[in-house]
Amino acid sequence: MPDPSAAASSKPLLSPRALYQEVAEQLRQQIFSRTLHPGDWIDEQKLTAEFGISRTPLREALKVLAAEGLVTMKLRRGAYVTEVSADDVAQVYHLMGLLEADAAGQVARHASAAQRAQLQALHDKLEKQVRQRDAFFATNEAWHLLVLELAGNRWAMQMVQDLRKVMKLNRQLSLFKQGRLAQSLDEHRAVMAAIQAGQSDAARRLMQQHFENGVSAAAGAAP
Amino acid sequence: MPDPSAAASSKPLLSPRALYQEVAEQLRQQIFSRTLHPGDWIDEQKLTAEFGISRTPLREALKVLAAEGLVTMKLRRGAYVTEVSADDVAQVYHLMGLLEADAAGQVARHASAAQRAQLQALHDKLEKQVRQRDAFFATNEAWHLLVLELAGNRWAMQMVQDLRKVMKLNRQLSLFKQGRLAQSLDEHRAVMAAIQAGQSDAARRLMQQHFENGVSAAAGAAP
DNA sequence: ATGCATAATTATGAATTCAAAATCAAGTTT
DNA sequence: AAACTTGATTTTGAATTCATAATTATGCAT
Repeated sequence: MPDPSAAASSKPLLSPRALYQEVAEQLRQQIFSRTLHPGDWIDEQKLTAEFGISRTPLREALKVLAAEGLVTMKLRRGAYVTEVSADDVAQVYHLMGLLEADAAGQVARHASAAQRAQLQALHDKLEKQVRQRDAFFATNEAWHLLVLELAGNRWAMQMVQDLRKVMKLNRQLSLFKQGRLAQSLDEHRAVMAAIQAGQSDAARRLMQQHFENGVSAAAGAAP
Repeated sequence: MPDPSAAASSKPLLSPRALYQEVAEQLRQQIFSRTLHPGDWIDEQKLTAEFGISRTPLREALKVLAAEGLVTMKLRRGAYVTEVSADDVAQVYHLMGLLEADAAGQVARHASAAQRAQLQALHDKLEKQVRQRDAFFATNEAWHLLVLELAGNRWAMQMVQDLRKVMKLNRQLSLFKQGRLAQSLDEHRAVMAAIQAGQSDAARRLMQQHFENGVSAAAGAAP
Protein backbone atom coordinates (compact mmCIF):
# COMPACT_ATOMS: atom_id res chain seq x y z
CA MET A 1 0.00 0.00 0.00
CA PRO A 2 1.60 3.21 -1.12
CA ASP A 3 0.32 6.31 0.63
CA PRO A 4 -2.24 5.85 3.38
CA SER A 5 -2.53 9.29 4.91
CA ALA A 6 -0.17 12.12 4.16
CA ALA A 7 0.17 13.32 0.62
CA ALA A 8 3.68 14.65 0.17
CA SER A 9 5.22 12.26 2.61
CA SER A 10 7.78 10.57 0.41
CA LYS A 11 9.19 11.08 -3.01
CA PRO A 12 6.49 10.07 -5.47
CA LEU A 13 7.61 6.80 -7.02
CA LEU A 14 6.03 7.83 -10.25
CA SER A 15 5.39 11.51 -10.74
CA PRO A 16 2.37 11.99 -12.94
CA ARG A 17 2.28 15.66 -12.12
CA ALA A 18 4.60 18.32 -10.76
CA LEU A 19 4.97 18.98 -7.07
CA TYR A 20 3.37 22.40 -7.27
CA GLN A 21 0.24 20.80 -8.71
CA GLU A 22 0.20 18.23 -5.97
CA VAL A 23 0.50 21.03 -3.43
CA ALA A 24 -2.23 23.02 -5.18
CA GLU A 25 -4.57 20.07 -4.84
CA GLN A 26 -3.71 19.67 -1.14
CA LEU A 27 -4.41 23.33 -0.57
CA ARG A 28 -7.75 23.09 -2.37
CA GLN A 29 -8.71 20.26 -0.07
CA GLN A 30 -7.72 22.26 3.00
CA ILE A 31 -9.74 25.20 1.73
CA PHE A 32 -12.81 23.12 0.91
CA SER A 33 -12.62 21.31 4.21
CA ARG A 34 -12.31 24.61 6.06
CA THR A 35 -8.95 23.74 7.54
CA LEU A 36 -8.13 27.03 5.91
CA HIS A 37 -11.20 29.17 5.84
CA PRO A 38 -12.25 32.27 3.91
CA GLY A 39 -10.40 35.39 4.97
CA ASP A 40 -7.58 33.44 6.58
CA TRP A 41 -4.02 34.51 5.97
CA ILE A 42 -1.98 31.67 4.52
CA ASP A 43 1.15 31.02 6.55
CA GLU A 44 3.79 29.85 4.11
CA GLN A 45 6.30 28.66 6.67
CA LYS A 46 3.73 26.67 8.53
CA LEU A 47 2.57 24.97 5.36
CA THR A 48 6.06 24.20 4.09
CA ALA A 49 6.73 22.52 7.42
CA GLU A 50 3.44 20.66 7.24
CA PHE A 51 4.03 19.43 3.70
CA GLY A 52 7.75 18.93 4.15
CA ILE A 53 8.63 20.99 1.09
CA SER A 54 10.32 24.29 0.33
CA ARG A 55 8.58 27.57 -0.29
CA THR A 56 9.16 27.55 -4.05
CA PRO A 57 6.56 24.96 -5.11
CA LEU A 58 4.17 26.24 -2.45
CA ARG A 59 4.32 29.76 -3.80
CA GLU A 60 3.83 28.47 -7.33
CA ALA A 61 0.77 26.57 -6.17
CA LEU A 62 -0.59 29.72 -4.52
CA LYS A 63 -0.32 31.57 -7.80
CA VAL A 64 -2.31 28.86 -9.52
CA LEU A 65 -5.02 29.03 -6.86
CA ALA A 66 -5.03 32.80 -7.20
CA ALA A 67 -5.71 32.42 -10.92
CA GLU A 68 -8.57 30.07 -10.05
CA GLY A 69 -9.97 32.61 -7.63
CA LEU A 70 -9.59 30.46 -4.54
CA VAL A 71 -6.97 32.69 -2.94
CA THR A 72 -6.21 36.38 -3.19
CA MET A 73 -2.67 37.70 -3.34
CA LYS A 74 -1.89 40.95 -1.59
CA LEU A 75 1.33 42.67 -2.55
CA ARG A 76 4.00 42.28 0.10
CA ARG A 77 1.62 40.68 2.57
CA GLY A 78 1.00 37.25 1.17
CA ALA A 79 -1.97 35.13 0.25
CA TYR A 80 -5.45 35.00 1.76
CA VAL A 81 -8.27 32.53 1.26
CA THR A 82 -10.87 34.27 -0.88
CA GLU A 83 -14.07 35.28 0.82
CA VAL A 84 -17.18 34.51 -1.17
CA SER A 85 -20.29 36.51 -0.39
CA ALA A 86 -23.87 35.30 -0.79
CA ASP A 87 -24.00 37.58 -3.80
CA ASP A 88 -20.99 35.82 -5.29
CA VAL A 89 -22.68 32.47 -4.83
CA ALA A 90 -25.70 33.73 -6.74
CA GLN A 91 -23.53 35.10 -9.53
CA VAL A 92 -21.47 31.95 -9.87
CA TYR A 93 -24.55 29.77 -9.82
CA HIS A 94 -26.13 31.88 -12.50
CA LEU A 95 -23.09 31.42 -14.72
CA MET A 96 -23.00 27.70 -14.18
CA GLY A 97 -26.65 27.60 -15.16
CA LEU A 98 -25.97 29.60 -18.28
CA LEU A 99 -23.08 27.41 -19.37
CA GLU A 100 -24.67 24.09 -18.54
CA ALA A 101 -28.00 25.05 -20.09
CA ASP A 102 -26.19 25.85 -23.30
CA ALA A 103 -24.31 22.57 -23.07
CA ALA A 104 -27.55 20.64 -22.58
CA GLY A 105 -28.92 22.30 -25.69
CA GLN A 106 -25.88 21.29 -27.69
CA VAL A 107 -26.09 17.73 -26.47
CA ALA A 108 -29.78 17.46 -27.31
CA ARG A 109 -28.98 18.67 -30.81
CA HIS A 110 -25.77 16.82 -31.65
CA ALA A 111 -25.15 13.88 -29.35
CA SER A 112 -24.93 10.41 -30.86
CA ALA A 113 -27.12 7.53 -29.74
CA ALA A 114 -24.20 6.04 -27.85
CA GLN A 115 -23.58 9.30 -26.05
CA ARG A 116 -27.22 9.66 -25.10
CA ALA A 117 -27.14 6.12 -23.75
CA GLN A 118 -24.07 6.94 -21.70
CA LEU A 119 -25.84 9.91 -20.18
CA GLN A 120 -28.98 7.90 -19.59
CA ALA A 121 -26.99 5.23 -17.79
CA LEU A 122 -25.64 7.79 -15.35
CA HIS A 123 -29.11 9.19 -14.84
CA ASP A 124 -30.52 5.75 -14.14
CA LYS A 125 -27.82 5.26 -11.56
CA LEU A 126 -28.83 8.55 -9.99
CA GLU A 127 -32.43 7.43 -9.76
CA LYS A 128 -31.36 4.60 -7.53
CA GLN A 129 -29.37 6.81 -5.19
CA VAL A 130 -32.01 9.24 -3.95
CA ARG A 131 -31.57 7.98 -0.41
CA GLN A 132 -27.79 8.11 -0.29
CA ARG A 133 -26.77 11.75 -0.07
CA ASP A 134 -23.05 11.34 -0.77
CA ALA A 135 -23.43 8.87 -3.59
CA PHE A 136 -26.17 11.05 -5.05
CA PHE A 137 -23.91 14.10 -5.02
CA ALA A 138 -21.08 12.21 -6.68
CA THR A 139 -23.22 10.81 -9.46
CA ASN A 140 -24.99 14.13 -9.83
CA GLU A 141 -21.68 15.88 -10.42
CA ALA A 142 -20.58 13.16 -12.81
CA TRP A 143 -23.76 13.56 -14.83
CA HIS A 144 -23.37 17.34 -15.05
CA LEU A 145 -19.76 17.00 -16.12
CA LEU A 146 -20.68 14.43 -18.73
CA VAL A 147 -23.23 16.79 -20.23
CA LEU A 148 -20.48 19.36 -20.57
CA GLU A 149 -18.05 16.86 -21.99
CA LEU A 150 -20.52 15.66 -24.58
CA ALA A 151 -21.24 19.23 -25.57
CA GLY A 152 -17.62 19.29 -26.69
CA ASN A 153 -16.56 22.75 -25.60
CA ARG A 154 -13.36 22.33 -23.61
CA TRP A 155 -13.31 25.98 -22.57
CA ALA A 156 -16.80 25.76 -21.12
CA MET A 157 -15.77 22.60 -19.33
CA GLN A 158 -12.76 24.26 -17.77
CA MET A 159 -14.83 27.25 -16.71
CA VAL A 160 -17.51 25.23 -15.03
CA GLN A 161 -14.91 23.20 -13.19
CA ASP A 162 -13.32 26.39 -11.89
CA LEU A 163 -16.73 27.73 -10.90
CA ARG A 164 -17.48 24.52 -9.06
CA LYS A 165 -14.33 25.01 -7.03
CA VAL A 166 -15.41 28.50 -6.07
CA MET A 167 -18.82 27.21 -5.08
CA LYS A 168 -17.18 24.81 -2.68
CA LEU A 169 -15.76 27.78 -0.81
CA ASN A 170 -19.21 28.38 0.49
CA ARG A 171 -20.46 26.07 3.17
CA GLN A 172 -24.07 26.22 2.22
CA LEU A 173 -24.34 22.51 1.86
CA SER A 174 -27.89 23.06 2.97
CA LEU A 175 -28.03 23.54 -0.79
CA PHE A 176 -29.83 20.29 -0.98
CA LYS A 177 -32.32 19.70 1.76
CA GLN A 178 -34.45 16.59 1.92
CA GLY A 179 -37.18 17.81 -0.36
CA ARG A 180 -34.87 19.61 -2.72
CA LEU A 181 -33.04 16.42 -3.44
CA ALA A 182 -36.11 14.67 -4.78
CA GLN A 183 -37.13 17.73 -6.74
CA SER A 184 -33.66 17.92 -8.21
CA LEU A 185 -34.06 14.40 -9.49
CA ASP A 186 -37.37 15.31 -11.12
CA GLU A 187 -35.70 18.16 -12.93
CA HIS A 188 -32.88 15.91 -14.06
CA ARG A 189 -35.40 13.50 -15.46
CA ALA A 190 -37.04 16.25 -17.46
CA VAL A 191 -33.72 17.44 -18.89
CA MET A 192 -32.80 13.88 -19.72
CA ALA A 193 -36.08 13.35 -21.54
CA ALA A 194 -35.59 16.51 -23.60
CA ILE A 195 -32.11 15.42 -24.54
CA GLN A 196 -33.32 11.98 -25.56
CA ALA A 197 -36.06 13.59 -27.66
CA GLY A 198 -33.54 15.87 -29.29
CA GLN A 199 -35.42 18.93 -28.11
CA SER A 200 -32.62 21.44 -27.83
CA ASP A 201 -34.55 24.47 -26.64
CA ALA A 202 -36.45 22.48 -24.05
CA ALA A 203 -33.25 20.90 -22.73
CA ARG A 204 -31.70 24.33 -22.43
CA ARG A 205 -34.67 25.87 -20.64
CA LEU A 206 -35.11 22.94 -18.29
CA MET A 207 -31.46 22.93 -17.30
CA GLN A 208 -31.58 26.68 -16.73
CA GLN A 209 -34.64 26.18 -14.55
CA HIS A 210 -32.86 23.41 -12.68
CA PHE A 211 -30.14 25.86 -11.73
CA GLU A 212 -32.49 28.68 -10.89
CA ASN A 213 -34.30 26.41 -8.48
CA GLY A 214 -30.98 25.43 -7.01
CA VAL A 215 -29.84 28.97 -6.43
CA SER A 216 -33.03 30.04 -4.71
CA ALA A 217 -32.66 27.06 -2.43
CA ALA A 218 -29.03 27.98 -1.80
CA ALA A 219 -29.86 31.62 -1.08
CA GLY A 220 -32.26 30.46 1.56
CA ALA A 221 -35.29 31.83 -0.22
CA ALA A 222 -37.18 28.69 0.54
CA PRO A 223 -38.59 28.41 4.08
CA MET B 1 25.80 46.35 -19.82
CA PRO B 2 22.29 47.42 -18.97
CA ASP B 3 19.51 47.01 -21.42
CA PRO B 4 17.76 50.24 -22.41
CA SER B 5 15.28 48.67 -24.81
CA ALA B 6 14.05 45.85 -22.66
CA ALA B 7 11.07 46.37 -20.44
CA ALA B 8 12.22 45.34 -17.01
CA SER B 9 15.49 47.16 -17.33
CA SER B 10 15.66 48.96 -14.01
CA LYS B 11 14.13 48.43 -10.64
CA PRO B 12 10.62 49.89 -10.70
CA LEU B 13 10.70 53.07 -8.64
CA LEU B 14 7.20 52.36 -7.42
CA SER B 15 5.97 48.82 -7.57
CA PRO B 16 2.22 48.77 -7.98
CA ARG B 17 2.30 45.09 -8.75
CA ALA B 18 4.63 42.18 -8.18
CA LEU B 19 7.41 41.37 -10.60
CA TYR B 20 5.86 38.10 -11.65
CA GLN B 21 2.74 39.96 -12.73
CA GLU B 22 4.80 42.44 -14.68
CA VAL B 23 6.56 39.55 -16.38
CA ALA B 24 3.25 37.80 -17.06
CA GLU B 25 2.03 40.92 -18.85
CA GLN B 26 5.24 41.15 -20.89
CA LEU B 27 4.86 37.52 -21.89
CA ARG B 28 1.25 38.07 -22.91
CA GLN B 29 2.36 40.91 -25.15
CA GLN B 30 5.06 38.75 -26.73
CA ILE B 31 2.52 36.02 -27.31
CA PHE B 32 -0.08 38.34 -28.80
CA SER B 33 2.49 40.04 -30.98
CA ARG B 34 3.74 36.66 -32.17
CA THR B 35 7.24 37.22 -30.90
CA LEU B 36 6.45 33.94 -29.25
CA HIS B 37 4.07 32.03 -31.41
CA PRO B 38 1.76 29.06 -30.88
CA GLY B 39 3.57 25.78 -30.43
CA ASP B 40 6.85 27.46 -29.54
CA TRP B 41 8.89 26.15 -26.67
CA ILE B 42 9.54 28.88 -24.13
CA ASP B 43 13.25 29.24 -23.42
CA GLU B 44 13.51 30.29 -19.79
CA GLN B 45 17.17 31.23 -19.84
CA LYS B 46 16.78 33.35 -22.94
CA LEU B 47 13.87 35.23 -21.39
CA THR B 48 15.54 35.76 -18.04
CA ALA B 49 18.46 37.30 -19.91
CA GLU B 50 16.11 39.40 -22.01
CA PHE B 51 14.16 40.67 -19.02
CA GLY B 52 17.17 40.89 -16.74
CA ILE B 53 15.55 38.85 -13.98
CA SER B 54 15.98 35.45 -12.38
CA ARG B 55 14.05 32.34 -13.25
CA THR B 56 11.87 32.43 -10.13
CA PRO B 57 9.47 35.24 -11.10
CA LEU B 58 9.49 34.07 -14.70
CA ARG B 59 8.41 30.58 -13.73
CA GLU B 60 5.69 31.99 -11.47
CA ALA B 61 4.45 34.08 -14.39
CA LEU B 62 4.39 30.99 -16.60
CA LYS B 63 2.17 29.22 -14.11
CA VAL B 64 -0.26 32.11 -14.17
CA LEU B 65 -0.37 32.06 -17.95
CA ALA B 66 -0.89 28.32 -17.84
CA ALA B 67 -3.92 28.84 -15.62
CA GLU B 68 -5.20 31.38 -18.16
CA GLY B 69 -4.72 28.89 -20.93
CA LEU B 70 -2.12 30.89 -22.84
CA VAL B 71 0.70 28.43 -22.24
CA THR B 72 0.79 24.71 -21.63
CA MET B 73 3.15 23.16 -19.11
CA LYS B 74 4.69 19.83 -19.92
CA LEU B 75 6.21 17.91 -17.06
CA ARG B 76 9.99 18.01 -17.15
CA ARG B 77 10.06 19.72 -20.51
CA GLY B 78 8.95 23.22 -19.83
CA ALA B 79 6.33 25.58 -21.15
CA TYR B 80 4.88 25.91 -24.64
CA VAL B 81 2.71 28.59 -26.17
CA THR B 82 -0.76 27.12 -26.49
CA GLU B 83 -1.94 26.31 -29.97
CA VAL B 84 -5.46 27.45 -30.64
CA SER B 85 -7.32 25.66 -33.40
CA ALA B 86 -10.05 27.13 -35.55
CA ASP B 87 -12.42 24.98 -33.54
CA ASP B 88 -11.16 26.57 -30.33
CA VAL B 89 -11.79 30.01 -31.75
CA ALA B 90 -15.37 29.04 -32.52
CA GLN B 91 -15.87 27.61 -29.04
CA VAL B 92 -14.42 30.61 -27.29
CA TYR B 93 -16.41 33.01 -29.41
CA HIS B 94 -19.57 31.09 -28.66
CA LEU B 95 -18.93 31.39 -24.93
CA MET B 96 -18.21 35.07 -25.13
CA GLY B 97 -21.47 35.49 -26.98
CA LEU B 98 -23.32 33.53 -24.34
CA LEU B 99 -21.87 35.53 -21.47
CA GLU B 100 -22.18 38.93 -23.08
CA ALA B 101 -25.69 38.27 -24.33
CA ASP B 102 -26.72 37.44 -20.79
CA ALA B 103 -24.98 40.56 -19.54
CA ALA B 104 -26.78 42.71 -22.09
CA GLY B 105 -30.06 41.25 -20.89
CA GLN B 106 -29.22 42.08 -17.29
CA VAL B 107 -28.25 45.63 -18.20
CA ALA B 108 -31.45 46.18 -20.17
CA ARG B 109 -33.42 45.02 -17.16
CA HIS B 110 -31.59 46.63 -14.25
CA ALA B 111 -29.31 49.46 -15.35
CA SER B 112 -29.96 52.96 -14.02
CA ALA B 113 -30.51 55.95 -16.26
CA ALA B 114 -27.00 57.18 -15.54
CA GLN B 115 -25.56 53.81 -16.50
CA ARG B 116 -27.50 53.72 -19.74
CA ALA B 117 -26.24 57.19 -20.54
CA GLN B 118 -22.69 56.08 -19.87
CA LEU B 119 -23.11 53.21 -22.28
CA GLN B 120 -24.79 55.43 -24.85
CA ALA B 121 -21.90 57.88 -24.65
CA LEU B 122 -19.42 55.16 -25.53
CA HIS B 123 -21.62 54.01 -28.37
CA ASP B 124 -21.88 57.54 -29.75
CA LYS B 125 -18.12 57.73 -29.68
CA LEU B 126 -17.98 54.49 -31.60
CA GLU B 127 -20.30 55.88 -34.27
CA LYS B 128 -17.76 58.57 -35.02
CA GLN B 129 -14.88 56.12 -35.34
CA VAL B 130 -16.05 53.88 -38.17
CA ARG B 131 -13.18 55.02 -40.34
CA GLN B 132 -10.40 54.59 -37.77
CA ARG B 133 -9.79 50.88 -37.34
CA ASP B 134 -7.59 51.03 -34.22
CA ALA B 135 -9.69 53.59 -32.40
CA PHE B 136 -12.80 51.66 -33.33
CA PHE B 137 -11.39 48.44 -31.89
CA ALA B 138 -10.40 50.15 -28.66
CA THR B 139 -13.78 51.79 -28.12
CA ASN B 140 -15.55 48.63 -29.19
CA GLU B 141 -13.74 46.64 -26.52
CA ALA B 142 -14.43 49.35 -23.94
CA TRP B 143 -18.13 49.24 -24.75
CA HIS B 144 -18.30 45.46 -24.44
CA LEU B 145 -16.46 45.56 -21.14
CA LEU B 146 -18.77 48.28 -19.84
CA VAL B 147 -21.79 46.15 -20.63
CA LEU B 148 -20.26 43.40 -18.54
CA GLU B 149 -19.34 45.74 -15.74
CA LEU B 150 -22.82 47.22 -15.59
CA ALA B 151 -24.29 43.73 -15.50
CA GLY B 152 -22.51 43.44 -12.17
CA ASN B 153 -21.25 39.88 -12.31
CA ARG B 154 -17.56 40.02 -11.50
CA TRP B 155 -17.06 36.35 -12.30
CA ALA B 156 -18.50 36.76 -15.77
CA MET B 157 -16.29 39.78 -16.23
CA GLN B 158 -13.18 37.82 -15.30
CA MET B 159 -14.14 34.99 -17.60
CA VAL B 160 -14.71 37.14 -20.62
CA GLN B 161 -11.44 38.90 -20.04
CA ASP B 162 -9.64 35.57 -19.97
CA LEU B 163 -11.46 34.48 -23.11
CA ARG B 164 -10.46 37.69 -24.83
CA LYS B 165 -6.84 36.90 -24.11
CA VAL B 166 -7.19 33.51 -25.71
CA MET B 167 -8.88 35.06 -28.72
CA LYS B 168 -5.92 37.33 -29.20
CA LEU B 169 -3.77 34.23 -29.67
CA ASN B 170 -5.41 33.87 -33.03
CA ARG B 171 -4.19 36.25 -35.64
CA GLN B 172 -7.37 36.40 -37.61
CA LEU B 173 -7.46 40.15 -37.63
CA SER B 174 -9.42 39.65 -40.79
CA LEU B 175 -12.07 39.27 -38.13
CA PHE B 176 -13.28 42.67 -39.14
CA LYS B 177 -13.08 43.31 -42.80
CA GLN B 178 -14.23 46.56 -44.31
CA GLY B 179 -17.87 45.64 -44.64
CA ARG B 180 -18.02 43.71 -41.38
CA LEU B 181 -16.97 46.78 -39.47
CA ALA B 182 -19.96 48.80 -40.61
CA GLN B 183 -22.29 45.87 -40.02
CA SER B 184 -20.85 45.46 -36.56
CA LEU B 185 -21.78 49.04 -35.81
CA ASP B 186 -25.34 48.41 -36.99
CA GLU B 187 -25.63 45.51 -34.63
CA HIS B 188 -24.27 47.56 -31.75
CA ARG B 189 -26.85 50.20 -32.46
CA ALA B 190 -29.62 47.65 -32.27
CA VAL B 191 -28.37 46.24 -28.96
CA MET B 192 -28.02 49.75 -27.61
CA ALA B 193 -31.60 50.57 -28.58
CA ALA B 194 -32.93 47.46 -26.88
CA ILE B 195 -31.03 48.33 -23.74
CA GLN B 196 -32.35 51.85 -23.75
CA ALA B 197 -35.86 50.52 -24.21
CA GLY B 198 -35.41 48.10 -21.35
CA GLN B 199 -36.14 45.14 -23.61
CA SER B 200 -34.14 42.45 -21.91
CA ASP B 201 -34.90 39.54 -24.22
CA ALA B 202 -34.29 41.58 -27.33
CA ALA B 203 -30.98 42.87 -25.99
CA ARG B 204 -29.92 39.35 -25.24
CA ARG B 205 -30.89 37.97 -28.62
CA LEU B 206 -29.35 40.86 -30.53
CA MET B 207 -26.07 40.55 -28.67
CA GLN B 208 -26.02 36.83 -29.30
CA GLN B 209 -26.63 37.48 -32.98
CA HIS B 210 -23.85 40.05 -32.97
CA PHE B 211 -21.43 37.39 -31.82
CA GLU B 212 -22.72 34.73 -34.16
CA ASN B 213 -22.13 37.07 -37.06
CA GLY B 214 -18.68 37.73 -35.74
CA VAL B 215 -17.74 34.10 -35.48
CA SER B 216 -18.90 33.24 -38.98
CA ALA B 217 -16.81 36.13 -40.25
CA ALA B 218 -13.85 34.89 -38.21
CA ALA B 219 -14.23 31.31 -39.40
CA GLY B 220 -14.21 32.55 -42.95
CA ALA B 221 -17.67 31.23 -43.68
CA ALA B 222 -18.57 34.47 -45.38
CA PRO B 223 -17.34 34.82 -48.96
C1' DA C 1 27.86 2.84 -42.56
C1' DT C 2 24.19 1.95 -39.26
C1' DG C 3 22.42 0.96 -34.86
C1' DC C 4 22.96 0.77 -30.03
C1' DA C 5 25.13 1.86 -25.62
C1' DT C 6 27.21 5.17 -22.83
C1' DA C 7 29.11 9.65 -21.53
C1' DA C 8 28.68 14.81 -21.58
C1' DT C 9 25.76 18.59 -21.75
C1' DT C 10 21.72 21.13 -20.98
C1' DA C 11 17.31 22.33 -18.87
C1' DT C 12 13.92 21.65 -15.48
C1' DG C 13 12.26 21.32 -10.75
C1' DA C 14 13.08 22.27 -6.09
C1' DA C 15 15.82 23.94 -2.06
C1' DT C 16 18.40 27.45 -0.16
C1' DT C 17 20.13 31.99 0.47
C1' DC C 18 19.74 36.92 0.39
C1' DA C 19 17.60 41.67 0.44
C1' DA C 20 14.01 44.55 1.46
C1' DA C 21 9.60 45.59 3.30
C1' DA C 22 6.18 45.18 6.89
C1' DT C 23 4.90 44.13 11.44
C1' DC C 24 5.71 44.16 16.24
C1' DA C 25 7.85 45.81 20.51
C1' DA C 26 9.98 48.87 23.42
C1' DG C 27 11.31 53.27 24.90
C1' DT C 28 11.05 58.09 24.88
C1' DT C 29 8.62 62.44 24.65
C1' DT C 30 4.83 65.41 25.17
C1' DA D 1 -1.36 58.03 29.82
C1' DA D 2 -1.25 58.49 24.83
C1' DA D 3 1.26 59.04 20.74
C1' DC D 4 5.21 59.05 18.12
C1' DT D 5 9.86 57.31 17.07
C1' DT D 6 13.23 53.97 16.79
C1' DG D 7 14.99 49.36 16.75
C1' DA D 8 14.30 44.14 16.45
C1' DT D 9 11.86 40.46 14.35
C1' DT D 10 9.23 38.35 10.98
C1' DT D 11 7.84 37.59 6.33
C1' DT D 12 7.62 38.38 1.65
C1' DG D 13 9.82 38.59 -2.95
C1' DA D 14 13.64 37.43 -5.74
C1' DA D 15 18.27 35.45 -6.79
C1' DT D 16 21.15 31.71 -6.46
C1' DT D 17 22.47 27.05 -5.84
C1' DC D 18 21.78 22.16 -6.19
C1' DA D 19 19.94 17.60 -7.89
C1' DT D 20 17.95 15.05 -11.32
C1' DA D 21 15.72 14.11 -15.63
C1' DA D 22 16.11 14.72 -20.59
C1' DT D 23 18.67 15.64 -24.60
C1' DT D 24 22.56 15.59 -27.34
C1' DA D 25 26.95 13.88 -28.60
C1' DT D 26 30.38 10.36 -28.82
C1' DG D 27 32.25 5.83 -29.27
C1' DC D 28 31.84 1.04 -30.00
C1' DA D 29 30.14 -3.13 -32.13
C1' DT D 30 27.98 -5.30 -35.76
